[in-house]
Amino acid sequence: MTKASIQAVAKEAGVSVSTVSRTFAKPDLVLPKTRDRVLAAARKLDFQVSRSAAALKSGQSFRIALLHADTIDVWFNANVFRGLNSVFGPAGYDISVYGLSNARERHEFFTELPVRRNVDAVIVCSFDIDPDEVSRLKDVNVPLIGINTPSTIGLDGAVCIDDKLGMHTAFEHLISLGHRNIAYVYGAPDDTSQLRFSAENRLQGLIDAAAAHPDVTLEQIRCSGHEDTTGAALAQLTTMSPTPTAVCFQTDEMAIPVLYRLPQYGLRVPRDLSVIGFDDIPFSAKMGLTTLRQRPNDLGAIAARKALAAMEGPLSEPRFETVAPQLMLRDTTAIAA
Amino acid sequence: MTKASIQAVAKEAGVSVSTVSRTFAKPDLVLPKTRDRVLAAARKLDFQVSRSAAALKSGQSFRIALLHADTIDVWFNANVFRGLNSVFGPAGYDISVYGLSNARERHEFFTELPVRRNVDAVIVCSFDIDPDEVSRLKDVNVPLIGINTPSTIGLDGAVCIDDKLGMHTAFEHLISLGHRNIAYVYGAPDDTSQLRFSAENRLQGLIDAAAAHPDVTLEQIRCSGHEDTTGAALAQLTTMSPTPTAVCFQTDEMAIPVLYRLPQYGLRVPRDLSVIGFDDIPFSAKMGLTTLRQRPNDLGAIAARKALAAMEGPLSEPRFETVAPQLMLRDTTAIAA
DNA sequence: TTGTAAGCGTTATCAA
DNA sequence: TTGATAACGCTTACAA
Repeated sequence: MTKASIQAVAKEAGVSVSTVSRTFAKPDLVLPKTRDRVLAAARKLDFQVSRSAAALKSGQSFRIALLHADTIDVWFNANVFRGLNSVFGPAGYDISVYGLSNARERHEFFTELPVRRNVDAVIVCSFDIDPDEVSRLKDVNVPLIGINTPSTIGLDGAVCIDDKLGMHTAFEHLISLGHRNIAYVYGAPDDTSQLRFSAENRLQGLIDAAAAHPDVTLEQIRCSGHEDTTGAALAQLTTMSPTPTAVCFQTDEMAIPVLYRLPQYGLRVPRDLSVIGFDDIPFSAKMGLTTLRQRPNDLGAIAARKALAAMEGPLSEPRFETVAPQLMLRDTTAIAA
Repeated sequence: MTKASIQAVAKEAGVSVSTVSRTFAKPDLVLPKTRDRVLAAARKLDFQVSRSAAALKSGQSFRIALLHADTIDVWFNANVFRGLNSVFGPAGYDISVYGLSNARERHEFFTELPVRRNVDAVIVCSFDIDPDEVSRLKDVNVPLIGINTPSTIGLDGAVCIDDKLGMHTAFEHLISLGHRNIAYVYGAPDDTSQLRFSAENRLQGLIDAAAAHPDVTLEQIRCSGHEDTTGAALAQLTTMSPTPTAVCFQTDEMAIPVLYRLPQYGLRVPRDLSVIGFDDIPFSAKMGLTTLRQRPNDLGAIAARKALAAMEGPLSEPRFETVAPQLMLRDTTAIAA
């Protein structure tokens, strides 16, 4: 079993090995009739092209590196991975996943650069990668594509969510409902967490939006990565003055536990307090949380397509794309009390 | 850049290519002094072993196949992936992820068997794989390891969570709190969803546990995959008679939205109703949900180690492992009203 | 459109 | 412990 080589298939089909090779690698270069014969022989012998051999000869590795912060199981990363795999998988590429969740791992990765010679493209996901690191990666000499990277400098392509626009949308939505005292809850993750970048951008988006509304107070509730975010947010929300009538959260993940606890503090949502999240994780729909939807799955797929294109030659079409989050109106926002 | 071959390193270090190869593949077969010289040369020339070439020559592929149902971003799958990668990554293996979420994809996979000749092991994750499919996979002739598979027949190794024990634990916990009217909410996913298997097992565990308590009523609330699970569960919970004083959910994911809505129906948790979940997803701790913890991350790591061992030779130690879920006592269970 | 033949960059075998 | 050399199974000029 599993032993049939390309030679055997060639013999079985009565053609040369090159024809067999072409049948799989460049089907359009071989006559349909011949192709069918080869395919039949291949099926009969349980033949599959050895990717190792194909890789060696062709100079490709058929592997893509994905660099990410935090862990791969967090909603954003896992969905990006899914999007990447949905494009790379059918194209014959595997994804090598490198989670760089602390300074040591990160340093190690960038000094060892284990991807050298062994990947055909590098995807940097929601990583506040610095210029030095980018230039190190450029040494690998393969396309470098960003997803939600703070900067696009040095990248061959990138796709980013428009965090600022998202917060602007959230803000205007609340304003239109009559809210004038708005709070923003965000985390201050230490180290290399991907969240740092989005936290800053989203905050800035809100600040910018508020600048156009002098009559609005915008209170920041910053929760350090070490404390109990839910408790800290609740404590501040329920004691600050003026009491906010609406609160934006950096992520749905932060919003949901607070949303759950709010009634225990006598605050009814949305009657006493409007709540708006960011991300639209699966729970948000189930719990009726108004939020800004982003689709990391799509970002991954777009990035994968850019990578594939960049491997063929320089990207011509817009190399850098920005996608707008979509406001999902649900049950947690209402007219200000 | 990125061009240095093993020859160049050999020359630079003043040794033969075989020595360079050994330095990376079997470091202990080369004198430390020589090794250092080679390593220095390699670093200087930015050399990394080409995995494609190593793979071709050695007959390995350095790829592992992961078969899963549903999508890779669901909590369980994503965490299994993380566990697998934490072991396979450092060992030099990449993971090819195959999500088989419907009958067509599944059929296609098992007829094409794209993993043939191209992976060194296959991991089947929480998949109600049937005996035919197992035997098809055996043709690939590499170790076949299961994670939460309904049966271990034909597998070289497996690690499974003890769903029944988990539900038994949940049940006894509720009994000890004085509950006698208990409900169980579970989904009935169609098709190949991984959840089907756990749904059945968990239900059975509960039924078995209840058999020892004739004075206890156990009501099943079955939610089909197509309807609004949260709404259906709430509707039944609030109208059934006798009114349950405690409810077990098949998963935390199902429990949490219901937990959130319960107060709107005038039911206070845990005073009027005790709630217990299964999984211990990150939200559960934040929301104080009593649940049974399983660690898919660990399952993945264990499975990966089994796979690595099985690649060396037949597994000697216990090939099949079962791990017990752990009861996480939090705020949603209390003495029966 | 198809066939011939020369490697791709390692590792494994064997000898030194 | 190290070195010379023959594969590993394909892809790709180039020729037919």
